[in-house]
Order: sequence, then structure tokens, then C-alpha cells
Amino acid sequence: MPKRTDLSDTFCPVGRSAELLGDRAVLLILRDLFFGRRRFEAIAVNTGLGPQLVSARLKLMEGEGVVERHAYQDRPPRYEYRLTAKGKDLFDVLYAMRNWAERWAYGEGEIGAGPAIRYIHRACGADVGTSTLCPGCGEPLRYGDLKGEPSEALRAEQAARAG
Amino acid sequence: MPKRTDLSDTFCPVGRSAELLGDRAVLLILRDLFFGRRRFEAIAVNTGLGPQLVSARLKLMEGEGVVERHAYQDRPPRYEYRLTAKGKDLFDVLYAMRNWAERWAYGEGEIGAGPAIRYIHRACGADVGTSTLCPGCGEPLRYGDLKGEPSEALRAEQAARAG
DNA sequence: ATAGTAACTATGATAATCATAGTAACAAGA
DNA sequence: TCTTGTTACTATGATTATCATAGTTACTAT
Repeated sequence: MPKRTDLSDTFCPVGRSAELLGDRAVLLILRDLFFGRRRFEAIAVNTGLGPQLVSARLKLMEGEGVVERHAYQDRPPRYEYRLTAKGKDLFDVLYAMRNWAERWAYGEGEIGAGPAIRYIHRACGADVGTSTLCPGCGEPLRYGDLKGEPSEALRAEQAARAG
Repeated sequence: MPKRTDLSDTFCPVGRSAELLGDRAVLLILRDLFFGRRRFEAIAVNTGLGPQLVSARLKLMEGEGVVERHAYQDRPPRYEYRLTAKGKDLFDVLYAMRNWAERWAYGEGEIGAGPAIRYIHRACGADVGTSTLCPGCGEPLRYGDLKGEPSEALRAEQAARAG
């Protein structure tokens, strides 16, 4: 392709977000980071993306300030990637994507009864369903407030990828 | 590129959303549709995307059930595109993207004081800032609840594209 | 008859992505 | 010591999506 249109200087906020988020690889990597997967190989395997793409996107995301590279050992030098505050603040976007998909993107009975991942509000123990506010206590849901319980189907799929 | 990895049958909901939303063109078209731009040419001009891409993506989105094609006149046949219920339900995603960008994606004073677009809650008249709940009345914000007031900078940019 | 409008499709150049393989720096076991 | 394993990448070549530009179709208006 020719150089894709650069959106980093539009005044439209959705356009600016789309510059980073309008990319499946970035989205998948963010998902993994939110799930606590911090290492290069783990992310590459789980996303199925291939090392150059993961490498390129992590560099991009680091440049954008949504992830930080941390050495977790010195010899041999090994790094892991962590969400920054700016990165963690993307939680609402990913959570909204999850909610939409749970409502619209599965066939009848495709994953058995219930959602692909059930989320429990740690504070009150309620199943949050696909709401923005906790149906149990009415509080808005933020990063870290939720405990995810993947369905059997999703667990099996991830285990298969991990080999 | 070779065929990009198909995510439409993952059990992960973020993966399924990413199949559609991990694409800058789709995101920009959705933005325009949410803003009431329904015609092919208007969308192509405002997004700057080029007719084949707009055409391809609208077909894709129609296939996914997020937009519908409606004839608005018969001779010559002319069509416009509307969000379906499934499409309108993507509001939370786009709104979360907007909020994130307003908080993180602009330089100091880049658009003057205030946000790129100010949103007013129709029900109570409060400026919602970048919150999920209306700071005035506490209600969750949904599609149609908000009145957007683009900043001067954004208005000028859109006018320039429209020619 | 000519120009204009809206919604596209066609063509060719360019560049992003994928699959596969390879590299670098070390640790651990035979 | 030699081999295998682990982690985090980089290199290469084939494939294909995207862009810019131009053209098409089917009308209406002057």
C-alpha cells in the first residue's frame, strides 16, 4: 500500500484514537496486556501474530506512551511490557468492545449458555453482564475492578494456542 | 499481504470485535455515520478514504449487519447508509475512544482551551466532559443523548475537506 | 447538447503483512 | 564440552490491501 493516511493531526478525537486503535494487532496486544500477559513470546503465541508484527506494534505503542518496556532480568537481558496510565485508560474502549461482541457477535448457543467471559465485580460479587455500571451496586466499572471467568470454550482455545 | 488472520471464530469477544473494529476505515466510517453523514460521497470526502475503500468497507459492514443500505430516491437510484441497532450499539466503543483521545491525544493548548468536541447532555444540559455518566444528573450516556459542539479548529478542518 | 451530480468500478504502483527461517545471548543437563 | 532449550527478537520473499487517479453509469438541469 502507499503510506496510509496519517490521522495523528486530525482534530477529531475518534480519528486520533483510530490512528492507534484502528489496527487489529494493536487491539489484540492490548487485550493480552490487560489480561496480564506481559512477555513477548506469550503475546506472540496467544495473538497468533508473528514476531515482527508484535515487535513493530510494541515499539509503536511504546512510542505512543501506552506501554513501557521493563527489564525483568539482566543476564540474559529480558524485557516485559506493561501498560502505562495512558494505556490502562484504554480499558473503557476494550470493555465496550467486549460488551458489544457478547451481545452481537455470537451465534445462538455457540459457546453454550452465557457469555464467552463472565465478569464479576470484586467489590460486590455481582455478575456485571454486559453493563457499564455494576448491576449489583451501581458503581462504574474500572480497570482492576473485575474478575474474569473465561468460558470452557475460551479456556480450551487459549490452551490449544499455548501448545 | 497474505490473508490476514481471521478472528471471526475466536471465542474471545475482543478478538471478534477486533475483526471489524481493528480497521481505521471502519472506525472513520462509523464515526461519520454516528454524526449523521449517510451518503457515500459525503463519507468518502470527510474521511479522505477514497471510493473503493469506502465501498468495500460499507459492503463489509452491511454484511456484518451494522449498516443498512436505503434507497432515498429511485431515478436515478441513490442510496444512503444507516446504522442498524447492532451498529448503534457500537456507540459506547466510539464514545470511549473519543474520551480517551480527549484526555491523552492532544498537546497542551493544541485546540485552544477545552475539548475538540464538547458534548452536552440533552436531558439536563450539563457538559459531560469525558465521563461515562453525566456529571450533572448521573445518568449513563447513550446514543442520541448527546449534542456535540465541535471546536472551531475541528469545524474549520471539516469545512476545508468539504471544499 | 452540454454540464453536473451521486455512487460507484478499474487500473497500476507501493507498502504492510504473513510464513518461515535465522540470530544472539545465555542456562541447564548429559 | 556438546547439545538442547528459552526468550526476544531480525531477515527474507511472496502475497495482497491500500492509495491516487481516472473512468463509468444513470440520470437531472439548463
